[in-house]
Amino acid sequence: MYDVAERSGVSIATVSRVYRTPESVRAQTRERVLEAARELGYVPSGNARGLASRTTGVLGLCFPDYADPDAEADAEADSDADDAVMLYSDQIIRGMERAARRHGYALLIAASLEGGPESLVAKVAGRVDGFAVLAQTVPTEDLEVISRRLPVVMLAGPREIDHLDHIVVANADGERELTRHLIEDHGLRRLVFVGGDTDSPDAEARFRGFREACRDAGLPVPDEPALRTTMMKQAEGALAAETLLDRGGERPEAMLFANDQMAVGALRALARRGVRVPQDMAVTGFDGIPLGRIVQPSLTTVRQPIRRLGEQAVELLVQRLSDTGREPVSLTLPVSVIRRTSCGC
Amino acid sequence: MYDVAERSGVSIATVSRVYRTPESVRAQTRERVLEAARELGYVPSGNARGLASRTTGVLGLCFPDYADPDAEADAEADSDADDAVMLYSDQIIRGMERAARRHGYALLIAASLEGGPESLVAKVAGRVDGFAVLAQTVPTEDLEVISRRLPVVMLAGPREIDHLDHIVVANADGERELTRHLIEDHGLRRLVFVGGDTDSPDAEARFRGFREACRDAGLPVPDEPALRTTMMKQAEGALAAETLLDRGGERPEAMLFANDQMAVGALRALARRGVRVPQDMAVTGFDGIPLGRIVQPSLTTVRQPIRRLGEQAVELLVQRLSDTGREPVSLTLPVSVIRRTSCGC
DNA sequence: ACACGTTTTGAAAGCGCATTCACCCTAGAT
DNA sequence: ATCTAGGGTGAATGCGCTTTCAAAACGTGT
Repeated sequence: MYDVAERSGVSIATVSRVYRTPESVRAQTRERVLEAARELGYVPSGNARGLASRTTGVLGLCFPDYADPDAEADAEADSDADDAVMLYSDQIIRGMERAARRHGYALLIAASLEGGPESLVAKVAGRVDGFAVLAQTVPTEDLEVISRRLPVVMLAGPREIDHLDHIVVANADGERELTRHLIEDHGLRRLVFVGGDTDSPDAEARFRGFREACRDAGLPVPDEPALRTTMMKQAEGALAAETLLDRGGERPEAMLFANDQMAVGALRALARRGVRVPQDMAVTGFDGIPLGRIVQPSLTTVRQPIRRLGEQAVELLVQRLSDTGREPVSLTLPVSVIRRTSCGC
Repeated sequence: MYDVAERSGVSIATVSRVYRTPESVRAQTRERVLEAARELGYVPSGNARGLASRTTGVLGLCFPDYADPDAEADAEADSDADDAVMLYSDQIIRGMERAARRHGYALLIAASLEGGPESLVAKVAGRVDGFAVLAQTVPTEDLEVISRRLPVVMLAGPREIDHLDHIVVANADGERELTRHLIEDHGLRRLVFVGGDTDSPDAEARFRGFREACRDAGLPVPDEPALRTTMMKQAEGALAAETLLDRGGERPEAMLFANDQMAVGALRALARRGVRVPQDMAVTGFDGIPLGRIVQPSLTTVRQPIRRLGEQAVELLVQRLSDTGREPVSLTLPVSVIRRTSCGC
């Protein structure tokens, strides 16, 4: 910048004005400066600009390090499927990028390796005007510290820190509606719910929705899922289905799984056992993964608006940046029941 | 930082060392500093750090503003397909993010709106250690200026500036191999190639591969594609197929399209006309889009390693950052022929 | 007790830009 | 010719950190 100033015979203040407030510089001067900048290959330093103006024009996203384990398993069988399917994080990135672009922000993304002062999280936090965090990505204590300095919005998880904005999807509502559909529209009565680990807020919320629907319909309300799995993967879903089949007592009419992966695994297990879906058994999932559309029979499920999650995150960040004092908000994004074949539709 | 220094009774230099070179600070002092930092909610400023150290730890990516037009069209018919299918840019982002993470970099992404000094491109350029550009995203003149200051790698396009690293996929090789397959393995003789606009380097390279295969097989070598379309979309592919059908002379045995979108359109048009694929007509595409797997008959095509493109981009950037003097390199990524139903396999 | 080699720490000088304040110049008004 | 407004410009300061360089603290051997 000093070079540009010298070469065009002005002060650095004028060069700065050429970029920040072009109309405040006489056209002729402006041209001289731009010409010099071109000749010298001048690229304004975002760092210096950010330092001086205390703003970066960048929003951030921290997401977990994992790739969907089942996606990897599928990929082995069919390596180019891996390139075709969007993961959770891909969709959020897409949503955030689009929304950020609309507001003139760029997007800085990083998967969190581990916590600590030198993590990528710290790098992101220091370089953005605000950022979004996927639940269980950043240690709460780090978040606590960071969120005192800049806007943070928590995505798809419990609000661990109460002064943060946060966005969740309507897990309970979705599962309740899905369950209601099975009960009222298909006349099913003996339903079982297969949940996840107790520390999965999503799975717990979905179970809650299931219970509410049972209660509303006057059916028995279970205290616990019929079964819990730890990772909610396909293999566990398959195992769960078999376990439930082998369990004594009357066979259930429907198995509701806390996510699509388990449901898909169950579909395969049931096929192996000769249990016809949906005639002998209805099966449902939750999430709306692409695989659910392809599998036979196609999977009835609840679709999460993941991309909207990203878009909303940006909106909240932008809002808060323009109104620091705003009360923390907590959004719940609506989900939609996708009726396909596996429920009997 | 000054506050942290004061609160912990040390100088700012020591605070800095705690974060940059923790082992050079006595453990006891370090603890005091970290404690104070925690209490004060201290988040190191990436800007200041970048300014002082002249490095950001961030790599960038600029990609075009468009969403795949056909993808949008498909999305109207089936809105959740849109969320399931990865676009070109999504795949590159994924590849770059993974590779960047391995090297300890975060990734800054921005779609280029327009050029000019205040564009997102300029923002990206000023905030990263190096970045990748998708062809036809950034005006060459801007790139010319920027690339004199930091490493830039050009992706999937002609190297407009000769001192840039750049990466392309083996368009010609792929099409040549695909054509050879049709000729040798399926014994086809009357092949026609449907190309794109002359200013599409990809389409031209693919046509070149087609010609090479014809020449190698001793078949007539056309100077021009049998037909050219401008946008290479499905509708144009359909139209092209019909035009070729209606054209006088002997009906071709195979239609090779410059991309998958056109090929899929052609598949539909041929079905409407009662031309059986692959019995009466072989059809091939190029790209390896997910749709090609689903369509009936499934589409034989050439798959581009898009994600690898992103990974390689990061590798080149990292290399160049550690060895500024390295000669510009030009990589060509191998592609793979995917034999599915539409060619007769 | 003293000298000497090692850590540890501090002081100070930037890094490249935005921004305030004061100044200068040009027009139009008097 | 003198004055007044304002637009256009420059000097100077500070943003928060890294990084020498030098001084202080610490340990060790004599």
